[in-house]
Amino acid sequence: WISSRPGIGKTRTKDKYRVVYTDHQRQELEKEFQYNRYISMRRKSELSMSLNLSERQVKIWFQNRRAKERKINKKKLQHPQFVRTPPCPPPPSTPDQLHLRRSENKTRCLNSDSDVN
DNA sequence: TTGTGTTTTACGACCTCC
DNA sequence: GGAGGTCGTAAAACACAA
Repeated sequence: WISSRPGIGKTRTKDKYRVVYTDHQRQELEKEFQYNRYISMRRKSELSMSLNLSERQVKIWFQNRRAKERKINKKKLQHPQFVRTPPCPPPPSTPDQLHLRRSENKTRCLNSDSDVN
């Protein structure tokens, strides 16, 4: 299968539409995510090397992970009886707020749910 | 087994900031 | 203009009831 979306020159070949990450890769990424919702350039580079992923993959994983969290939070809001105290300060909802976090190690989320060791 | 719903990678469009 | 953010979506992978 080749991407046939109009106006898109890039193609995804059929043999590898997407790869499935190993449990170890997921665990390490998840650990980092619990520690920090937004990965720094340095950590991204370190993780990509240690997990044998590209920096782009690490970046996309974090984007998808945040999307997943937002989705879960949305669900919780629809079912407030299940809501506990939020684990982290609410993620920035606007891009300009996000950019405040851009450079190295801006905000570390050191909350109760993050099992930092 | 299979039909169906959900989750997981990966990308494009669009946005903001420097 | 480039980097990286969100949002929406495609399609593979997975879970699970029937």
